[in-house]
Amino acid sequence: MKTRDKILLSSLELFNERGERNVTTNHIAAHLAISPGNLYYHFRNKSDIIYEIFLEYEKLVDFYLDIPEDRAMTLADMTFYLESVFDGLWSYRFFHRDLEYLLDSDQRLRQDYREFTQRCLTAINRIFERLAEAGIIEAQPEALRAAMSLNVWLVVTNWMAFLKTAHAEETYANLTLNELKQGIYQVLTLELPYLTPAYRDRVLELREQYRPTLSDQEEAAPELSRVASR
Amino acid sequence: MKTRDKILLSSLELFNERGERNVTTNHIAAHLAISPGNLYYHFRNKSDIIYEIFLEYEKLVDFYLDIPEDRAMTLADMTFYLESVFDGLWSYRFFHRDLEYLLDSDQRLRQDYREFTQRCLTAINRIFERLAEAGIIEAQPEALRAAMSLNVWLVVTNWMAFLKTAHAEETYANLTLNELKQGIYQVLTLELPYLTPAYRDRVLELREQYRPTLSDQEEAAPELSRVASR
DNA sequence: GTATTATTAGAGTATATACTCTAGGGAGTC
DNA sequence: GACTCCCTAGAGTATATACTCTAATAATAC
Repeated sequence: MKTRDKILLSSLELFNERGERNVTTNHIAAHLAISPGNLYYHFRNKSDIIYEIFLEYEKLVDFYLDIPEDRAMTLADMTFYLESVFDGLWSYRFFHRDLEYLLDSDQRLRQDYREFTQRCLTAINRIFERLAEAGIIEAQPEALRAAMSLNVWLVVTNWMAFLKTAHAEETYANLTLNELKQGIYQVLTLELPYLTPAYRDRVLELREQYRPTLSDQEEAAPELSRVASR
Repeated sequence: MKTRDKILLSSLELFNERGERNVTTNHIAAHLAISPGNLYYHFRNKSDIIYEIFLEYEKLVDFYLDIPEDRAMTLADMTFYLESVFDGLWSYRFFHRDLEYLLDSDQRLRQDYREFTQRCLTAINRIFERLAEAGIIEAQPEALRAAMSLNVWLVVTNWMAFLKTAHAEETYANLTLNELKQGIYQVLTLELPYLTPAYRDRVLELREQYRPTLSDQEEAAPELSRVASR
């Protein structure tokens, strides 16, 4: 593998593990057992590394959220979107942690991320539209659908931060992908009131599969899971 | 005013304006025109300053979310809770920005914030319960109410970060309290499906007052101030 | 082969940051 | 005056951090 790619890979790994703020370019170089000079031969600065990682993230999510228009949407499609989005969040989880600082430090990133958010919101909106066409949820006025899409986005992008704060002693690294995917339970909660009678039970069943389990949560926030599973 | 209090006040101001990461203890001292030595006479370190500011924040929100149990809850009560919570978020807005780093750096804060989150979730849950008792929303099973409360929390605590990313050129400091309060529109969107027929129109009307408008992006929304000073 | 280009090492630097240390001022008390 | 206590100034420090510079080595082209 090219040194350049190794730098990107190691950076992502270290950022995810320790948080961007706690990872210096010297750390990255040391982790790869290369010199700082070598690192700076491939990247002008730390921001450039982060920006390239963002481009990968963007590409991944854009790929996941590509919506086929040639056939009716299914529950399986919806599940795929949800799973994929949380997979993406997991793989690039450092990103949302220091989002505001990163955007303040890099104008390109700021602009790109803004457009990325817009595309995601549009995609969520379109998914709701297609779910309505497929008879899975009731059709809603555009204004409501837009507000609902935004709420989905807010829940999805904040779920990880919430999980982290719900943990007591463990650090950032102690989250698991499975815990993260319990965010799907929260997203499906948003959809519940709009489900058609024909699909309501099936979605409820699907939702149950993501319900925070005792064993997962007990270490983290015992009193929460008791409430949530009552 | 005591130097100690001035330090807390200036720190909060600078943190809110520039972000905690961009504000050093030397900046704070310089801003107050006192010596670093003086600052460190009053606080052992930067973490201690942040922790004390958090205690103020916690106190404020706990005060706002105290729920009277001696009378039925009203729409005015709900409006008050929403307005208050966003006021609190605004006044201590630096906090959620660097939340994960702050919690990683200070065990006390981590523990306290975790309990604080739990109290907030319990309060939101109780508000839903009381709204149902008052006939404003339909009663829901406890499990659903818990999931809904969590979604409210996620939307509320992530709304500001979203607004920041939605802005194109402006920096952190360019947010306004009025824009922030459009988050109320999003929270009320969550409640919509559960409203009783008797209250549905009134809540819809209330919600309209917080709807994001085009003019809001450039100037403060005049109609919001009326609600704010109920 | 030689010339050129791409890559790498590693020492080094300017700046920033959190924090320390010593000396002393001012106010109250005896 | 002298003593005490609280507060303050300001120079200073150890460490970290992002990044640079030079020289050498490997790869490729001719």
